[in-house]
Amino acid sequence: MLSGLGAELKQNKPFASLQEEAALSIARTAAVLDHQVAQALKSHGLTPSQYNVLRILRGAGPDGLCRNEVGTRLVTQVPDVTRLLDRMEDTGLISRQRGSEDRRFVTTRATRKGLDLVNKLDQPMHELLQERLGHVSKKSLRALIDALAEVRATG
Amino acid sequence: MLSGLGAELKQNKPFASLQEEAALSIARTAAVLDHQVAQALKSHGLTPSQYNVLRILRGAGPDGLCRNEVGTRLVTQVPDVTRLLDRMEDTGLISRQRGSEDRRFVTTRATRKGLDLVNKLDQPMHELLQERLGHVSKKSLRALIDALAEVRATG
DNA sequence: TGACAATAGGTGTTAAAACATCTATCGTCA
DNA sequence: TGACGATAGATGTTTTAACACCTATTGTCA
Repeated sequence: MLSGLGAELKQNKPFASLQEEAALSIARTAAVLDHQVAQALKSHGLTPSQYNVLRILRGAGPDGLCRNEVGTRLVTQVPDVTRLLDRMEDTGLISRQRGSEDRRFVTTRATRKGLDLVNKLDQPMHELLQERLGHVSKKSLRALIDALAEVRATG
Repeated sequence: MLSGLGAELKQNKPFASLQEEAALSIARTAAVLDHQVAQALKSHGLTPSQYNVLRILRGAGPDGLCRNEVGTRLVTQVPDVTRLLDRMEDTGLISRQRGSEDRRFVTTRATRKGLDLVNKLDQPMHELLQERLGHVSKKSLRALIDALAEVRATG
């Protein structure tokens, strides 16, 4: 098992630097994982971002969150949270309510339907991750998580 | 420096598993890096995928590559290589030529303009990666690359 | 040789991303 | 108190992603 990224991409030349190899490895791995997650969610009519929103709102509880808060908590930022939430409101997964004190705020909450769906997805999503990452040792995962945190720490 | 992903996303609850934390860390880091790369390329009128295509075609040399080959070598797969190449042909970065032997194939090559552009971008992209990843030790980068290869090694 | 599967690529359509701009509401302070 | 900046969110528009389907060319084998 060579498992070299260069071989995967059929590259004939070596990477210009360790940094480049790391950056491409991150991008490649994320794309592969995201695609698989997207496929798994598709049969439930959800995109990864929508699933992320449901998890965020479940975590927020009955108080809900305003649009901006939802946006900043998304693992993958999206530049148009409004319409992301629009679609989810259309499909009945979330509800929105304009604030009465400060009318600028709109509180967003997961509906019963949204909560049921995200709860139902816990098990299959967990299994998917086990399937994809279960063979990687705890030590490697730790090293991976720590190294990625280092990468993001320049921000 | 806590640098915990949970804190970044303002999560109150711990991750359900190490696998989940790893998966979210990968997605988050990739999104951050991709966004920065996209910003850097924007002033040159390129998307990350287009830049990737130019690098692939530069590596392929004067023989070029057919559409499918370009597609499989992309770090981040795109489901519509044809129109990705269409746009690049429109802007004069690549050229396409229907094969004479087997007329099903279309050979794609980087034009002089495309080569000049990708060559010009080597330096700034290298600097960007140094800026973003330069502070991470070689050892961490190695561990990161190896762990990511492990993650992808399930197929 | 001619039907047919396989391969390479293109097209059509819908949904979502990306970016800039706009409206409404609130805080603050001269 | 009322002008003005700041904040929260929505809207308009263009581009791109995503998915299914279609056309053209070639290889194969009855």
